[in-house]
Amino acid sequence: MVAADRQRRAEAGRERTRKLPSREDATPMMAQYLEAKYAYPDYLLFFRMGDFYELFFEDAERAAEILDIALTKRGQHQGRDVPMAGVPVHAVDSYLARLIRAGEKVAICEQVEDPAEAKKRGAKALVRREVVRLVTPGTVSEEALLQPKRANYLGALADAGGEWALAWCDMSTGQWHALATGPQDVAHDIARLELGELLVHPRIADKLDLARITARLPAVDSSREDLFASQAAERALRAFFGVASLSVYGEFSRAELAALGAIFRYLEETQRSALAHLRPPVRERRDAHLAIDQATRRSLELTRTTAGERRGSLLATIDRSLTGPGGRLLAARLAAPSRDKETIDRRLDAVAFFVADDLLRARLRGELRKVPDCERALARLALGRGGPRDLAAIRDALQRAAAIHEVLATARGSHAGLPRLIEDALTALPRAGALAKRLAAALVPDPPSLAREGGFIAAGYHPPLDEWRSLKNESRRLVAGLEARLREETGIASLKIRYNQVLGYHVDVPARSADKLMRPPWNERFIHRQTLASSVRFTTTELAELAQKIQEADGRCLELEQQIFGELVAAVIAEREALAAIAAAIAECDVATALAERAAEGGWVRPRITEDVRFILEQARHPVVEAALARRGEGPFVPNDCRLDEDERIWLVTGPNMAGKSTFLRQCAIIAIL
Amino acid sequence: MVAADRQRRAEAGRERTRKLPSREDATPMMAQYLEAKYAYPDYLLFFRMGDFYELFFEDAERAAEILDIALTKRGQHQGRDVPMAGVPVHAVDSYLARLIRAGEKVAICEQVEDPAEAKKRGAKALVRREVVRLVTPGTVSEEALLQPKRANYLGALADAGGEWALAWCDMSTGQWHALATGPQDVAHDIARLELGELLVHPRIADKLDLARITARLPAVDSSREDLFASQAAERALRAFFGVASLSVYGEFSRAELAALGAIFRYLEETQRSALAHLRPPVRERRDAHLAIDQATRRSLELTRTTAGERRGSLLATIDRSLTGPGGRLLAARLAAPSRDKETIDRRLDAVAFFVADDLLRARLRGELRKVPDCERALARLALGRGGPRDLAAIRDALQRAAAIHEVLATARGSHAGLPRLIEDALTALPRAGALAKRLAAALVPDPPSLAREGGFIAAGYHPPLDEWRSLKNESRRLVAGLEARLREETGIASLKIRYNQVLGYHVDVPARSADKLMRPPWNERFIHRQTLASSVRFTTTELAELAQKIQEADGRCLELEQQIFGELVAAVIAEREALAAIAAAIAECDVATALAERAAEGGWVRPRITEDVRFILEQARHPVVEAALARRGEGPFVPNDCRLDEDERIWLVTGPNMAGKSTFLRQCAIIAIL
DNA sequence: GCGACGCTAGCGTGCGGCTCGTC
DNA sequence: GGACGAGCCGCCGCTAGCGTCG
Repeated sequence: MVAADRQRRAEAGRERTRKLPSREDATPMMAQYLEAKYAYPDYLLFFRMGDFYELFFEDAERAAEILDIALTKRGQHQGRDVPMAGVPVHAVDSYLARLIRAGEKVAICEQVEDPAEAKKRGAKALVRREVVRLVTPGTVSEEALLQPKRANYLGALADAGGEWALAWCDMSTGQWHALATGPQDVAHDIARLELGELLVHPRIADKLDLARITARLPAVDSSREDLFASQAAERALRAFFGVASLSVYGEFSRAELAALGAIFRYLEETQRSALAHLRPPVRERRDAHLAIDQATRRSLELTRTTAGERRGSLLATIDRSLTGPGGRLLAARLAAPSRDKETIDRRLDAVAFFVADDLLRARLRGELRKVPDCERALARLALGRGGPRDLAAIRDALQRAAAIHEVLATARGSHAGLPRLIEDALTALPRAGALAKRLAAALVPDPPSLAREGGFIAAGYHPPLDEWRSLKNESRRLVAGLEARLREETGIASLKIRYNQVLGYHVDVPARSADKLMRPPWNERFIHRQTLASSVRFTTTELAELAQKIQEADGRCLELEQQIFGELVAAVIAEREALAAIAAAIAECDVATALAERAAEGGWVRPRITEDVRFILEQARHPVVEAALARRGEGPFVPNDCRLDEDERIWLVTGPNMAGKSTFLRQCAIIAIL
Repeated sequence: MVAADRQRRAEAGRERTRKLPSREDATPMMAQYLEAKYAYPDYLLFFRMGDFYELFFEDAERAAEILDIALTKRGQHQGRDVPMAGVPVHAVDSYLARLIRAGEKVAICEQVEDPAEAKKRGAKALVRREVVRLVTPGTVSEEALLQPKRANYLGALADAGGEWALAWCDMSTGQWHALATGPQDVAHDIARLELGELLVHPRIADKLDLARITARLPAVDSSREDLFASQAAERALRAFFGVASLSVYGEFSRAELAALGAIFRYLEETQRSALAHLRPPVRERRDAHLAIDQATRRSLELTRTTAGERRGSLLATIDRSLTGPGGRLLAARLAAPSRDKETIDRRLDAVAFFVADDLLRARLRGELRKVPDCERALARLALGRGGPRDLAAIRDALQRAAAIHEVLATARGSHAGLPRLIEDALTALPRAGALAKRLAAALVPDPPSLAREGGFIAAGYHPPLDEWRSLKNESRRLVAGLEARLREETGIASLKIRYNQVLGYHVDVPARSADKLMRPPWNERFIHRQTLASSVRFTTTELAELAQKIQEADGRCLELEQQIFGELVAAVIAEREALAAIAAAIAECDVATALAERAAEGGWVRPRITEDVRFILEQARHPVVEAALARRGEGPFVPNDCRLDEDERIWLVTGPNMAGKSTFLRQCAIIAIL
């Protein structure tokens, strides 16, 4: 069966290629399309055609079905209509999101040269096109395809000589981890992470009932043995991080290196861009976290309900975090609760500290609310997909980090010191001060999301830019002056100077008054360019000269802004370590204050953590059930006690169905996790 | 709880009205708009403005969001910009479809007088506008909003003195039904029909957990008590059908009449047009069909999978029907299988007949493939929303019906008679022969979908039309002659007479020859109209006169075509009963041959229907699972036996999880349904 | 002196039709 | 000179604003 499975996979791949239309007798464009499609037979190919991404043949049919967009045809191929569907470039994100959610993978084929360039190569030359990126569930970085408080992990499950390891990476933040695993644990490890996508070494796929373990995963690929070579992986990673040995980051096993390497190579393959935001991988120890098996996890409804929804889960009920990084950290902690008494105590110290000081908590949360998701902004900038708005996110995050630092430093004075966790966070917060200043000076308050059109560099930051800008404005004033003068001279009150892409600047007069300008003496000065339904357009040499000047200034401004943008991005990337530390510190503060907020809301008490087997609850309540009862306006939750110790290690709980036995058990388990 | 629910509904209605902008200080147009909007606060108001439907205020914001169209503004109201969004009239269908699918209801407000009329009333007079139609999920008739093989039902659930009834109507075909129901059955009845929209008597809404029952319905309204008056309903229906008593159609209870009446009044209210295609209502008996409860229906995946998709359902797997009416009939039969041995036997007789004769089946299916959906075409024509293409659909359907009749009549000779069901169908097929001839003579082979632009009446059908058309062609020839003459006289070889929407007919000469015509003596004759980058355009009085003539002839042609169109529509409506009978007969043939086709494909055998409790299956297979296995290229489905009789009425099925117990049970149930 | 009336420029959705520039 | 790709214009009815008349 498993061998059959493997063969079927290989078969399916061949089949897909075989079913593609032949490349014979293709029009030039279709030949170009098919070349790309043959390279990525199991991806939906988004083929850029001007303002649209177009899909052809079976891709078009599949996308039309999933996206509910029109399926039409375009031309013919080998005597048959070519099915086509397309989406406008400006709306591509939302369509990508839906396809990815439907479990599809997408290859983006862009026009990689200016259409004008192509023209020069000959009348019939096509614009060059290339697949510049593969979009898969585990490797997306666009905000529209991600959820703010949810990590999106790409996982890899490697086998090196019978030893297994799982690695996972959140491309959108650059964090990644490796963990040794085995046939017993792997299902539970995978369940904990809620992977967006998983790469599995084919040897493992042959041994495991993969379908059962990965039933809820959007995408699983076990055909890519090539990604898992552990020695090549180590070399590549050493080169990437510029270290002589990876042991500075931890003692990685061969399997762990193979898993990390698979992730790294898959990211290279899909992103086709620098991965500068990748953090050093973190080796995780199995005994650091509470082991929760797949079935228990499901029924405890930690991050999702049994039905798979987020609403109604424990996380949704207790989450009061205000930032993306904080939300993700809280989710990760809930999915894998620490077992280490010291760690837990430190976290509880911080929470207790903020429970005790309502005012301080409120002030901090006031700041946290305004912190943008700088982790993801950094990732986009590093991937070359960021824009001015991402720079602004970094700027604002740094500003807020400074403010939070100040609030906490003041608090340290008025309290007898700060909890250790917070004290640690404090040291990271004031880093990257120079970058903060630079960004604050360079950017306008609300920059556009795309760098392409300029307009995001603040006045006063770059003197040459200021100069070109004032030149542009000056010329614009001159145009306005010219318009007034021409009105007066010609006596045509409704004469206007306008601008468009085709004609550039031109004089526009209503059809009625046009005759005058086309006859002597005016026709000497006014050069007729275009007649429209209700107006006639002219240029004058004077206007043409002004237009020339404006255009030049405009071009220079744009050029300068692009250049400055590049410098700012580089400056941000150079500070990536500091930024990551700041994001982590903010996340830590956010989680501590969020839990404190929730504890204060619910009147929760601090547990005392012991290292023995005792488990004692008094007047305990189930947070999700309690919240649901409150929402429906029904009676209060009746609290329970529970007492397990050396003498009574097992309770047998009895009673009729639907009376609350399971709720009671779950309640105990959940409290243990929190 | 339920009373609170009721109050909340009423509250929501008031709230919607309250949130509308006030009518004070409105511009005349805005006053007109608000008047319509106040009448339909919970509909998106499509307000006709020339070539566009425009939406304002919150409607605009909602539509812009759902439709992904630009949100802009138009003028001011009470000192604030008025948000606006709009779609051009010619593209309205696809936008409506998306709004309806998103669960919105739309009110269409048209210009109901000629703008020229309004002008006569004064310079500032507005064109009169009225809401002419309400578009809701259950009352659409446009092809773009419907699925070809799926009925779209509007349901009404009435309570008359504690007795409940459900009525449902497919507006797109004119079929409607009523069925007595009650608290026990109503959920299952609703689940069976897959309603597009449901009206519920508020008394019932108070008693039922409506949300649970109607969770999957796009639209449910339980606020319209006014629709459900049973006595008024009976009067209205009697008047509509012109009968002294509705008992000619069946002994309807008061609740059934109330439900039917609610549908009828809701259709009047939403359609605002003749409902000439409505067939007499059919009273359905509960015991005619197999009772399948909601949960069973879901898990059997008859017409949808548990996940709600059509692909992968039993229907999708067995459906080989070729026509809209046939597909809908098959779906209805599958959703409500007959319990009557005689009915089942007759249907199976017909299927067996076509299984036995491959050649006959192939010939019939060859014809069926070409039968358009005349049921829906008729509905659109009757609603005043049809076009020439709908007339052509009727024409083609009649033609094919005659062909099918011939095929079957021939078959009767070569076989020992025909099955009873087919024999019955045969009698309907040759009806409406005169109409068939008339349409065949009147229409061009492929008419346009809109009557507005003419060009759909065939030559030779209407002598005056032919005459005007030849006049038009004559003038066109004169234009061609004029072009030749002007070329010769001016000596400009590249002079052309062209036509476009902006200028109409004009003389076009290259820029370099233009000078000549703009100077004496030619400038007397050639009137300059437009200068382009590379050519100049003129008119001459002669050309203008010819253009005038052509335009007049064109106008007359259009007028005549409109008139003929109206006559043809009336002729079609007059034959509505015959057309409905023909559609039913075609559906019956389609279903029988489709099932025969599927049985032949799968090597299925005919069941023997008995009236006792025995249920015996030998070597049985699950069709959907089998098809899925075949698609994936996996091993064959292992058939099972099942034998239930007087002695063994209950089987206890045991075995490990995922071993196929449920599949086995489902298989039995599905076979019972088929 | 101001109201009534007439005239027209100026608008705005999505999209079809037109024009431009380039070969 | 014809084809092609790219991009602009203006639907059509209302409104605001200005001029003219009584």
